[in-house]
Amino acid sequence: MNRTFDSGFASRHSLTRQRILDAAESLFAEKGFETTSLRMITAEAGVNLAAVNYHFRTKDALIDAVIARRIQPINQERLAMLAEAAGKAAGKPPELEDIVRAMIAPVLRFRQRDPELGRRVGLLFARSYADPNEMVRPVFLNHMQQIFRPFTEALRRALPSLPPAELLWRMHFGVGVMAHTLAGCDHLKVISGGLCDLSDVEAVIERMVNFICAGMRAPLVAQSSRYLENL
Amino acid sequence: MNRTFDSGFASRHSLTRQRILDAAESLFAEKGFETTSLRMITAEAGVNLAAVNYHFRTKDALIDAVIARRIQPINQERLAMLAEAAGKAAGKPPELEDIVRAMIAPVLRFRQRDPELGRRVGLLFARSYADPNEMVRPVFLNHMQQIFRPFTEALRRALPSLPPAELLWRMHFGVGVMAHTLAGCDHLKVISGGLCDLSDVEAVIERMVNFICAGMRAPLVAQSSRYLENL
DNA sequence: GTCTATATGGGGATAGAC
DNA sequence: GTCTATCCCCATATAGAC
Repeated sequence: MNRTFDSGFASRHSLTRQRILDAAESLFAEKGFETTSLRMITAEAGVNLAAVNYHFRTKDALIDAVIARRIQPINQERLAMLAEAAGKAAGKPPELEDIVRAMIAPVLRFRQRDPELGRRVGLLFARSYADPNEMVRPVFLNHMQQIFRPFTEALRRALPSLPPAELLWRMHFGVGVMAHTLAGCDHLKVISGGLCDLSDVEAVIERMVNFICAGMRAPLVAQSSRYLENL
Repeated sequence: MNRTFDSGFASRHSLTRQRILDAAESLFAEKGFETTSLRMITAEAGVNLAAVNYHFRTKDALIDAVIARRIQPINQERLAMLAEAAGKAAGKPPELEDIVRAMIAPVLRFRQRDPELGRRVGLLFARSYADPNEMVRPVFLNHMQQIFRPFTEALRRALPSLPPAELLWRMHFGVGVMAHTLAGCDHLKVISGGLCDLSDVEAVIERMVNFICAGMRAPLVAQSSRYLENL
């Protein structure tokens, strides 16, 4: 597994390696990890079947490399935007909208440079979260763990009156909005008759920020006794 | 494929058939459709491998039957709750909270009678939406299509000032909250240190209703020219 | 209706020549 | 680094005895 990240200069910059990563990313996004065979990947990449084994050793290590290549820069940008929001607030709690936007915008703005690539990456992440493969979800969640604490802490400061459990629930709901939008954008376009799509990226980001922040700020409700105990 | 629904009395009530459905449901929910082999299913069910072929003909038809068995009664209950909300409003637009609750509560209340079964069904639906199998998602979305129009119409009446495209986006976000909660409840319990779980079903329903309704009612924002054109 | 045995195909991984 | 050829395993589906 170390080979995935520690491979030497020659192989890391090998053209064959890049072609495999690109083909795998596209097929994984479109058809899922399990359904995509190494034979499909090498055919799409125009390389030999054995090249996968040479460059990545196993299919799992290839999956790992495909996910890491995209999520690492996106998470770095999320943290940079979060730091910017904290700087802008100058000691006060950061603006809620800025925090939520820092989480959402980097993954969606991929589409501005290359809409097709952005769509693929969105689907890739959605699949990484949902895939039944025993390795995929932990790998993905491990990357997410790196940004979980700073975002939780910023939200706690922005919403100080929210009980800790309630904050975590609402964060979970907010992630659901993002994940479902990345996973289901094509379907929404179909059922809306083309009315809703992701072509205007900034508008969609603001829609999501608006929806999520309203949910995060909702007044508490208390309808169950056990509900109160959990707060 | 017709056999799935039209099979005769004897086979529809066969014990073997039930055992296969139960085992398949459990394994599909836990490991996904592609990963689960017919051998795993028949081993778990304590029946012979060939019995699957006899009762369902193909694996795809079995998947179809597993999904349909659970989603049909849940969607019937959703429509019943929606009708009740409309009746309660007596000609006026139904209460937004009642509409959202009608969508969410039936799938979560499965857990009250049998928490394990409820968890399985939630995971099953989440997987049905996300699975790369070419047949699974259309089968699932086809069931959802049956309730899409009445819910859209009720929401339009409850939120008359919302432009049609904005309403569809917000419905999509709301479904994301529900889907992600069903798919990720185990993970949320882990990262929250056990603070958040689905054991108090009614409280979780009210949390979700509260979050989603706040998002649905959020004032419009307009930050992009193309955003305005779409409304 | 239920079993055993098997047909048929595809999967990941590898050995060893170049 | 890249190729051909192949090993070995497991999948779905089916034929045919009981």
